[in-house]
Order: sequence, then structure tokens, then C-alpha cells
Amino acid sequence: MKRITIYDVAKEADVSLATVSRVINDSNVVREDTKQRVQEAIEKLGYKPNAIAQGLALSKTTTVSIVMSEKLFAYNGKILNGLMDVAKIYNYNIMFHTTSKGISKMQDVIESIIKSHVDGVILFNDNFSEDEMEVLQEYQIPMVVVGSQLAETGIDNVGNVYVNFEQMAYQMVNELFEKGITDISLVEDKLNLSMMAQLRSGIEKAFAEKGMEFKKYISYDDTYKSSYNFLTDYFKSHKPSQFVFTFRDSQAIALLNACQEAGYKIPDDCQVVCVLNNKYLSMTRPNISTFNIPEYDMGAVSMRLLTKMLVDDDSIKDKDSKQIELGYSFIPKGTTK
Amino acid sequence: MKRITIYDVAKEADVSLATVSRVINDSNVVREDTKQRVQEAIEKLGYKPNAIAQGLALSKTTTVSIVMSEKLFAYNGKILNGLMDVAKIYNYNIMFHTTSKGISKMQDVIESIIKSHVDGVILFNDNFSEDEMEVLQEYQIPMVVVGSQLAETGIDNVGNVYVNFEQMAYQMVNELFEKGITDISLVEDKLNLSMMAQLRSGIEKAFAEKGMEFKKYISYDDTYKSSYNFLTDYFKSHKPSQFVFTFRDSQAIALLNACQEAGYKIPDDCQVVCVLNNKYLSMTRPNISTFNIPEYDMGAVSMRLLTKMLVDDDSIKDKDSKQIELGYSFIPKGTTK
DNA sequence: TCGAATCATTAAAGCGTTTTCATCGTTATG
DNA sequence: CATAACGATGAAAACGCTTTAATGATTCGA
Repeated sequence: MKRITIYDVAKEADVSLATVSRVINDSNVVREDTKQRVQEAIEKLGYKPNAIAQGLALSKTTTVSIVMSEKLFAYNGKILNGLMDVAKIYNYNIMFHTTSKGISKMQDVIESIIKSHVDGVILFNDNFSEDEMEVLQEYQIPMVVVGSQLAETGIDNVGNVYVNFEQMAYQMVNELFEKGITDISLVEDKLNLSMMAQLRSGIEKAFAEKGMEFKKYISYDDTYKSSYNFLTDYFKSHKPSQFVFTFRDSQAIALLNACQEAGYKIPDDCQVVCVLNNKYLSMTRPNISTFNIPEYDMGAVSMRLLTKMLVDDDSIKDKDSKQIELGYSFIPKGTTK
Repeated sequence: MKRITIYDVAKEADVSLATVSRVINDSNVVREDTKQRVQEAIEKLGYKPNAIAQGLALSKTTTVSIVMSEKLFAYNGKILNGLMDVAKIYNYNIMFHTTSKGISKMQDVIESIIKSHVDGVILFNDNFSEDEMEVLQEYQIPMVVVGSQLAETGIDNVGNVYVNFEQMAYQMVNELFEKGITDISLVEDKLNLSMMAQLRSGIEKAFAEKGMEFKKYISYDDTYKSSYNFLTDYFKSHKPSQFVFTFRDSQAIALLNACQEAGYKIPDDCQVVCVLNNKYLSMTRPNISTFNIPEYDMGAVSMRLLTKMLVDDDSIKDKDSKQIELGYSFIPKGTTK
């Protein structure tokens, strides 16, 4: 089946292809009756503009790339929902790239982004190094980084939508200090390094202000099973901290299970909080305390910001207006008191 | 910054653009020394072919669409991993479409697929109706449906990669019969209707063969919370079934929690199995019995099949070779005996 | 009634590739 | 040595669209 082109429509409606193009693009210079005729032809033939040809003619593709680490897929679902919903509203298509240690080097992803001439890019935290982002900058591709706050860099014109994890940790630690709790631990998460860095920095800051040093940075393998095994072993010879920060659900649950099975009471012997919220935290006994992080909004705001950058919206001309901090709130449940 | 085109390279290397094109596409008709010269020019200028222009010239885009329901993100992560890995191997880009009741009608997704001239489409089960698939067929777009087995349809030339859920249920129910268990329930999952249908059909078949009728098809709202609330209430006046099939983790965990809190012992008073496996099933006490479904492989095999369809590979000329059934196995854990 | 001004439409160039066909320079052949 | 055959390269058309500049048709005022 030959695909219907603009020529076919032009012939059918007995006008030139320029006129058809104007009708498609809703130009108002075309007379009402010819517009009618053209639209009927389009309808009759079932014509659908070829986005590739449009892309070539306009040098824009109404497509944006999303770059996400393969491992984080399960955790970023809501952010992605937000991104996709807003992308739909503004009629952008999505090119989806995943990064993973094994198969794809970053270089390939960047290469593919450049080749496919997408209009913009949404990056999840920890995907690209500063160098790699600079490459995209050279090609003038607007970028938004979603997740945690970017360090100050020479790179300009990058949007950033984030939650202030440093403040989150700082504030919570200070509240703990007021309750007389100083035996605090932080469980490392290798998947979210930059977010971790901010949490840690917040904790350290609070400790430093009290003239103490924070040292309980716990690190073990990244899966539930190995975390659980490690902790089960650990609690044979150690007592849990009074308060533990974890990042992801599986770390919190591993701690909960290992701790309880070692005979410790939660939250009496050990309080636990899990930074990233999801439904599984309500399925444990007790339910795990967490933070309400506006994940969907992070996605939606990021995409909206990008669409603004793509049309050079005045409201985001200066650097600050491209840095958007979103709020969070603590959700106390059964693992804290 | 003006983007480097094939003309710039041609000028730099002092050849025609035809020659440059030949070098890019690894044609072997070009002399070794000119090839060298061209490659140096490419390197020097940092030339990257414009995939859009290539798409137009070749009428192919090396891009395939993936269509997934927004709600199923969290559950299809591994399938997606498989898809992406294989796509990378064969150098295909991914256009990502999500379907959701609210914002996007299927019609828009289909429209966008047609407009963007992707080479092929991967559909997750339950995304498109037969009618909608037929539209894509008209445009000769190769399709693979991943998930459960497609009903026999008039639609030809559609790949299908699936697990035989009907057999899975049928077999398990027969084993239960042998142990004398006939009080069996199935919890509905509104997100995976076609898979559910197959499970149900398997159970019904087993019952029918024993001259019984299967009636315990339990349906309640879809979130963990509402499931849990419903069941908690339910168990105030009812006993649990001897054996319950659930589909997703949250349903199984809701049952587990509600059942145990109502004073019933698992697996003694009620056995539970959850069809879709994931790590959360190992975080409960007891761990939840499940099936090993090769999710990653389902993705990888689907994409591989599609790549074969895209090059008209001989090995998949007939309809049967495009129907690929993957195996599964039962993983007994603490909720069955 | 004529020319100017306005409005609608078309012709054609351009977007960056690939590819067919023609051309030109070499080498092999009788 | 003349010519056929071949190998490497270039010119130009094609892919399907947008848009500028030119043209044609219409209206209006004097």
C-alpha cells in the first residue's frame, strides 16, 4: 500500500501542495471554501503527514529524549508518568534511552541523541557526567535534569527540578538531637549516588554544628537478599542504631526483617525511615515511616520546563527560573516515634 | 553553531557527497585512499549523519515503538529491560508510548505511530483492541504482542511472545485436586485482563473436567489499601478459601496481611500463590509462593523477533514461527505446602 | 474604466540524506 | 594500438514536507 502524501491530497483537492500544507498547519491565509475542500480530501484519502519529512523541513522533531538508568526503572515509574502526561499535552513524542553498565556506554546514548535530532532531553540524576552534558550543550540541545540538585557548574542553560534532600536530612537530624538521639546511621544506596551525597551532607552538617562527627555510613550490597543476609549476620554481634536512614524500600524492609528477627523491637530499639516512598512501605508490620516526595510532579514540572525552554519562553530566561525546588513532607508511620 | 552536514565533509575531503555517503554506509566500491581521506574529514569536523534525513531518504527510521499501559510500568520493568538490551544490540531506537484511560486515547497513540514512521511496534497485552491492531496492519507495520497468548484472529503477520497462563492454572488446580483441595479462589486483576482471562479459563477447564463448576472469582478494588480493607472486613464474617490465586504482589500481600491479622494461619488455613514474581514476595513472612516467569526473556525474545520481521527473515515466514511460547516454573515458598 | 492595493494561490527552493545513472580514467584484451 | 571492460567518482533525482517569493485574481477608489 502506497502511503498517501501531500501530493495525493493536493491532486484530489485540485490545489497545490503549498495550500495543503497551509491547511495542515492551520495557517489562516487560506480561503474558507478551499480549506473545506482540502480537509475533505485529507479525510477521504486518510492522509497523515509524514513526521520525518516535517522534521527535515522544519529542523525540529517534536520529540524529546528521556534518559534513565535501567536499574532505576522500577523506582521512577511515577516520575515517568508525570513526564509522559505533560509530553502528551504538548504533543511531544518520547525517545526512550536506558543506560546500563553493560551493554550501552553513555557515548552511544549521546551519539544517538545527537543523530536523531531530538528537540530536548530529560536526564535522570546520575546519568551523565558534566563532560557528557557539555557535549549535548555544544549541540544546543535544551536539557532538564530531574532528581537532586545539580552542583554549580560551568554549564549554563540546564534546567533542574529537584527535592532538597540535604535539607530533609539536616532538619530531621536536628529534631532527633532535640529528642536526645545521636546514634544515627545512614544506609548507602549505590543506585542514587547524588541523592545519597546530599543526604549525607545534610546529616554531616547537623553533626558538625553540634561539634560531632558523623561516621555511621553503612554500606553493603545492593539487593534485598544480600542486605538482609548482611544485617542478619551483623545483628548477631551488634545492636542496631537508635535511628537509621534508608533510601529505598528494599533496604528499609531488609532492616525491618533482620532487626525484628534478631529480637529487637521496632521502633523501640531502632527507628527506621525510608526516604523514597512507595506502597510497599504500607505493607510491612509496622508500616515504615517515610517522606512524601512529589514524584509525579517532578516529572510533570520537568517536562513543562523543557517545553518552555523549547519555545524560548521569556519566563525562564534567567538561570534561576530554571532551577525548581519542590517540597516534601515527613510521613510518620509505625517505625518512628 | 551550524550543524555539520555531508556537504561540509565532502568539501573538506574534496569529494562529492555521494562518496561520503558511500563511506558512511560502508559501501566497498570506494577506493581505500579516498575512504581514508573522507574518514579523516568526518573525524576532524565531528560529523554525525542526520537520522531524520536518512529516514526520509530510506523510508526507514531504525526506530520501533513500544506501547505500554502507564499503570503497568512498575510491573513491566524486566520486560522492558529485555526489550531495550536487544534493541541496543540491533541499533534500534525506541519511541515510547504510554496508554492511560485519562489523557490519551488509543487513537492518538496509533496516529502518532503512523506519523512517525517507525519500523515496527511492540505492544504489551491489553493495549490495543483487534480493530486498532488492524489499523496498524493496514500500514504494514510489523507488530509483536508480548504477554499472553493472542486469540486466533483474522490479523496475520503479528508476532506473539507469551507464557501459557491457562496451562499454568490448569496444571496447578489438578495438583490441588489430587491433594483433595477443591476450595479454590481467584482474585481478579483489572490491569491484566487478558492474562486473567487465561488463568480463569485454565481453572474452569480443570473444574469442568471433574464435573464441577468454578465460582470463586473474587473481585475488589485494585490498590493494596482497598484490597486490604475489603479483606479485613470480609474475614470478620467469612473463612478464607483453602487456596487462593492472586496475580500481583500487592494482592497477595493484602491477603497475607488481612488473613494473618484475622487470626488465620498461612499456609495452614489458607494457601496463597502469586502469579507474577518479584522481590517483594521474598520480603514478607512467610515468603509468598510464586511462578518463575521469564520476564526479561519475554522482552528480549520479542524484540529479537521484531528485528527478524523487519528484515523479512526467512526463518519466520510462516505464522507459527512468530508465535513463541516461553516456559515457566513453580517456585514453592512459605505460603503453600 | 484603469491602476493600485489586497488577498489567495502556486512555483520552486531548501531541509540532509541515498542511490541510480552517466562519466571519466585505467587496465586488460585481441 | 585500438577498443572493450571495469572501477571509482560525480551529477542529479528522489524522499515528503515547509516557506519565501512570485503570480494571478479580485476589489476598491478616483
